[in-house]
Amino acid sequence: MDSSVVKLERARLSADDWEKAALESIAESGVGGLAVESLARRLGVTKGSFYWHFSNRDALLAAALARWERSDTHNLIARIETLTDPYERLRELFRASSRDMRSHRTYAALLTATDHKVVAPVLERVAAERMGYLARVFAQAGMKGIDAEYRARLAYSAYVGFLQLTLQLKSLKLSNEDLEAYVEHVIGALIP
Amino acid sequence: MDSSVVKLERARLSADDWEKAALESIAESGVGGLAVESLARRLGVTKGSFYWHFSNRDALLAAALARWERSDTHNLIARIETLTDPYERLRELFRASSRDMRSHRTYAALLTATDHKVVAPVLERVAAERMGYLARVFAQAGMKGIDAEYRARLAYSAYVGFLQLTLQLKSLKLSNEDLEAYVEHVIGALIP
DNA sequence: CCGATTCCATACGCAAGCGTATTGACAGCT
DNA sequence: AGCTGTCAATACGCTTGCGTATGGAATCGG
Repeated sequence: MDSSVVKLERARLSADDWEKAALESIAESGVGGLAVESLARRLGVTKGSFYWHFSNRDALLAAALARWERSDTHNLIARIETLTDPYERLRELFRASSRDMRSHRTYAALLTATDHKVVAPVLERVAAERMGYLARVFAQAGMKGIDAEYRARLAYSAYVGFLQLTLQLKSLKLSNEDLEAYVEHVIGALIP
Repeated sequence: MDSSVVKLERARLSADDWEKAALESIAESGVGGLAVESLARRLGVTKGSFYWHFSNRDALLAAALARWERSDTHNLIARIETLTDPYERLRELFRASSRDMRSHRTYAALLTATDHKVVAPVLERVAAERMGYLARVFAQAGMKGIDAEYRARLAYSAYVGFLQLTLQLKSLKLSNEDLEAYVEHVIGALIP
């Protein structure tokens, strides 16, 4: 009878479980809101468990970010590589900015912790990699050398700023139709 | 003899002094780094002084943000209003993004606190006002209705993202020449 | 020159959050 | 069944930062 409730909680936890939960917590309440005792409550244990799996809070944060860095960038690139036409790739990239909100929320949360010494290097790597990829696609689409890099930086900056303005500041959010129209406007403005 | 050192510190402080110091502290170490005891040390007093001028930390933050909201937006608009040609206005706005770093640093720091309940409304107002202004200038430059608004949002997003990427993540910073060239690229891409 | 006001120092109490130490429960192996 | 390693609960100490209480010094109007 009572076992049905208990079954929902895993009997024992792994480091993976903590990392996943940490990413969820970050997406919801930011890096600053990541606290081991609150995470433990969320997982139905106490922090006695946590300190068996990780040496301290920063270690959990680093592990969670490593997991995010691995999966998140991979997913995006994989989806794009199915397209061959560079113009289509660019359009798909831009449209992806308005879908898949879970992933974007996590990224937006991380962007509000650029001053954190564990977070900053990860963000630098991710941004550099993505901008580099974007620049290559712009180059494939016919833009010359440095222009492709500048355009990539512009497009990526617009994406980052969009996350800040739209996801974090709720009064600036766009309706669904407006969002689609906006993305099409951006595509028209930034794709050669 | 020893008076020379003491003279550097003001004899007594006003609420204004605290607000200014708070803004400096925010520019350096973010909203989260704003602590009354550390601010007091910086001003050469103790927190006994602080709690005479303000009821609590949030009150100081609110006052400092109000001061920032007043002065910062005002300065920018005032400088732009001396130009009459809308294209020139846009170019000047974009170029201003790479100057006057003090003001930008403060804004970048505030952008990393979009989840703070005192900060968020201020940022929403400022962003909405500036985007509205931008949209009007784009309209003056010949863009039609909703397109001017979307272009304003795109330009402002690019600005916000630029602040995040270049000011907060130091490995992504551009050299002075690159920065100027980038701004010119953005001008070419976003001004009709 | 003397109250009243303004500004500040000192000394507390308190809550949040991290990390440690110790003990306990449960599983798998032999 | 008993041992061993794995995971977790409890209890504690420590630090940081906020806010309060109270007394003292400085300054200004009269």
